[in-house]
Amino acid sequence: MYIKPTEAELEILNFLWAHGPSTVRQVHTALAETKAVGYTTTLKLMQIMHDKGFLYRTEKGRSHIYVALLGQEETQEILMNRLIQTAFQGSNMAGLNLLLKNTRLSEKDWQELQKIGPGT
Amino acid sequence: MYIKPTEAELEILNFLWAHGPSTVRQVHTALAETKAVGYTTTLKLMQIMHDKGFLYRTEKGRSHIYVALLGQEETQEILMNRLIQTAFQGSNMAGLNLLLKNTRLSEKDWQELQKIGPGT
DNA sequence: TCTTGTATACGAAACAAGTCGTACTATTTT
DNA sequence: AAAATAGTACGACTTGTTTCGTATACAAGA
Repeated sequence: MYIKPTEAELEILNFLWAHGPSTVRQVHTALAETKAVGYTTTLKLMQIMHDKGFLYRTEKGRSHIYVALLGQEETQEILMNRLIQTAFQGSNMAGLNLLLKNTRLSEKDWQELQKIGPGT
Repeated sequence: MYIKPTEAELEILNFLWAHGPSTVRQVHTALAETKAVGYTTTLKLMQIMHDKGFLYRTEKGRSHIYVALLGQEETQEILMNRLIQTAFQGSNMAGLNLLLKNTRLSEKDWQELQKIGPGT
């Protein structure tokens, strides 16, 4: 399945992943704290995402409850893989090296990584 | 500096990074091997990238020689950081774990990673 | 009942990406 | 010189994202 959530859509997905099924109002209230945006804008975005099959929705009284159909991990994986393909010539190692270089790993995080080991 | 090369632009940048200063013809010939696209499309893209300041160009006879002004590493870093921000809540560790999980590391690659060590 | 508040739906505008056709210019070939 | 070749410039179309204004429905309170 080829999916490509835009940045605005990703913000909404992030909220839904964190908070579970929500109304447009709930999503909008959260987004509005970070950036100035109209309620109908959030509404429209969520309607479009519904059309695209990113969100499921069900009626509850006058309003709709939206649920993310895309899994967070699945989406992260798709986006990461796409970035690796387009910007790193498909080399996971290249991406890995860059991330490691930019990350100040705590002793604890490092321990975590040690557990993984080579070629599982 | 906020840059955001699109996927089509990234393909062109990848070629320029790999082959150095090139004409539109050279870039186009390479791209056309992978996907069906008209010459003027590539030309237009490169003109737009020039307008955006992604590419420098100089005249050579009738044609133009284009040079990438964005560094490959710098661009990879920006794109990776952006992805981490938008899809991983800013957590490098989350991205790192996902990449590691999806990468079958060779013994040799693993050795490489070992050298880096925690919190430099 | 009439007003107010809170929903959704829908149309449309503004902008950018990607695509290509066509026009024009200059060089090379015949 | 004329024709073919190879280049850039530019306008325009299509599609998609993001934005919001306006219309409409409905419930609850004065």
